[in-house]
Amino acid sequence: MTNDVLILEDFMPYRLNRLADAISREFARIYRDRYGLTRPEWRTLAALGQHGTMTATEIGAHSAMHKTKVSRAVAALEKRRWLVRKADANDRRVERLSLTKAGQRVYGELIPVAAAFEAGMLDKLGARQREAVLKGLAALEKAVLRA
Amino acid sequence: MTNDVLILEDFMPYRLNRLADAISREFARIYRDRYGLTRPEWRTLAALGQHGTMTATEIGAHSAMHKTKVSRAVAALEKRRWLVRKADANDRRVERLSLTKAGQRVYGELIPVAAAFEAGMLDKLGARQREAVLKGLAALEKAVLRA
DNA sequence: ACATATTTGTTTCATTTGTAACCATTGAAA
DNA sequence: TTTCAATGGTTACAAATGAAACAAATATGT
Repeated sequence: MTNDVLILEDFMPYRLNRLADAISREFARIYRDRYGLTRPEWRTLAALGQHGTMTATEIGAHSAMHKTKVSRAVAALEKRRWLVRKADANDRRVERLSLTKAGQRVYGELIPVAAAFEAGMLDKLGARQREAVLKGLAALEKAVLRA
Repeated sequence: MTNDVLILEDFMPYRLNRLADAISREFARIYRDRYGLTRPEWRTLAALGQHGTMTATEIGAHSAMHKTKVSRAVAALEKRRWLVRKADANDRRVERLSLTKAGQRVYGELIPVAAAFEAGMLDKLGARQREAVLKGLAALEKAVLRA
């Protein structure tokens, strides 16, 4: 028994997208206003802050970004002197990327901001709801991402 | 006790975004390949299919799109003769938009495809997980979306 | 060793997007 | 009425994006 109308606001892909978009936009406004960062730049900063030294490909894999986005974000951060490139001794195609002191400082400043943002979001939920969100997210990720 | 590292893959905005992006892309490939529709066009089609006749502003509100996206999507669908504009008698700024027969046919064909896509996604989850997803999504929407 | 394929990353080009300016119409205020 | 603000929608322009072509280096197969 196939229906003849789709309730858009009940359609999972739409719901997820709308939600993610609203939340991302809201958070993006913060790092854009404070540091003039774009989303790819923020993600690059976050990836490097978390992992220390990475190649561009690794950044892309770890932050779900197309390689051209990574390339541009890296160039922009380099221009601001928030990251540096070092040649890799073993493989000269690769560049080992890492944050400068300045980059680490910005990253360090953004950590509590990000944490507070997320906490503020979760604080609007009850304990059971929060549990459902985390469980549901994990389940979907397992089912959808690379599954 | 504020931490000094952010685990990006645990950060809710990032997780939601990655998930929504992956799912949306996958579904978008379907209507793009079959009908050459862009996402704004698909959403416009879905909104009109669901509600019958709407103004551009209403479409935007109902499908979470910027008005320029709606404007362009409407123009594209009109060009394909999948929707028509009718002047509003009371307010000449407004145009009452609705699908043509051809548009309705396409919409009708996409319904089961969308339903199957969503079902395929949920079928990968167990009953408890599915429940968690729905509950978590609803909770987040209520907390985040101006609700 | 040599040719070929693959990987890493950048760049070019066309498309998509959002901001802001804009036009036309309607509503509110004086 | 006459002005001014608000609304519905389009368009112009600049920025962001992705696909594909590219250069450089490395890996693989013979």
